Amino acid sequence: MAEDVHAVAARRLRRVEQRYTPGRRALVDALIAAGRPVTIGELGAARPHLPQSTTYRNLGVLEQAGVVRRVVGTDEFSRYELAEELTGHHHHLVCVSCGAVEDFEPPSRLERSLDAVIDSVAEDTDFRAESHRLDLLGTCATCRA
Amino acid sequence: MAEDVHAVAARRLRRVEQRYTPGRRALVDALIAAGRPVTIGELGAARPHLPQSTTYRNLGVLEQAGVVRRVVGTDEFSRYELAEELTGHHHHLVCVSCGAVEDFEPPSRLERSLDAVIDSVAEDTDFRAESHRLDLLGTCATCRA
DNA sequence: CTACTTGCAAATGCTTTGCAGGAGA
DNA sequence: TCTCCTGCAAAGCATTTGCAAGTAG
Repeated sequence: MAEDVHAVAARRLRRVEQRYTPGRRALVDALIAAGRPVTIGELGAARPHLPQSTTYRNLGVLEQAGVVRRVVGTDEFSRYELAEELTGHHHHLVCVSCGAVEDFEPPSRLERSLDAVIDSVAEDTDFRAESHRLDLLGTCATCRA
Repeated sequence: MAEDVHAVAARRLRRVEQRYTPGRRALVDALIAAGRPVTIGELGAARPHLPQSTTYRNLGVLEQAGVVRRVVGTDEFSRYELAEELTGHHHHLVCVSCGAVEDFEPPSRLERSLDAVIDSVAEDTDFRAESHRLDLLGTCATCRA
């Protein structure tokens, strides 16, 4: 599976005339391993000597290429995860206490409702909705302990 | 309606031992007038001479008191709106191009689905969901023009 | 070789904070 | 009068950028 991701990442980077360097590959590996949106700090923890500016820059490039996606939670830190085309459509559980974010896949019935809502909004307003973002806010097990 | 909001705001501030000063009242008025989440910059535009630090501080106080809520969009600016207890439960249309946010009320059928999902998540995971946040992402009329 | 990448360091810009004067209760 | 609030200025901190050296192709 990881190999597939790397193959897609390499292809998408090439499409925007960027290289799939070891540093960028390591970032993608870290995101695969995490399996949830992680902060820049968490990504850098694996390589403390590496300057964060490079991480920021590479995540920016990967985002442009459509390999990763920026996720906003409730705290002041940006989080990143693999793009949905690579992981499948999903939503997030956001801890309002510590800011941690986990993935979560809602029943397909709900997804159909959401899609229907998008269509109806398109009819009722002059806003053109392309996608949706659904987060459940609450407290994670760690913060409740 | 504005008077009701002010009454509630005053009560909530008193509960946390804070005063409902003219500056804070003006903020609440601006939020009522806006009718959508607005940035600090937009709030300050009405009083250019006022230091933004005061705006930040007062919004912080109002947030603690449960009068306003912080809304995160896709850009780097924080936005604020009146708390849902004052405006009613709703969701947001977020423009991915300019970052503007508008309110939107989904059909009650969808809300029931969302509530059901929250309940099922509570059963399936060790995350305790309290509320949800649904944003439709797309482009606003202005950006499409 | 040529262009993209990286590391380092400095800058940027939103947001927060310290402090002294001013206003509410 | 005592506490909270405001204005001003300076500091914080995540994020961005300039520049020179390194490296992929």
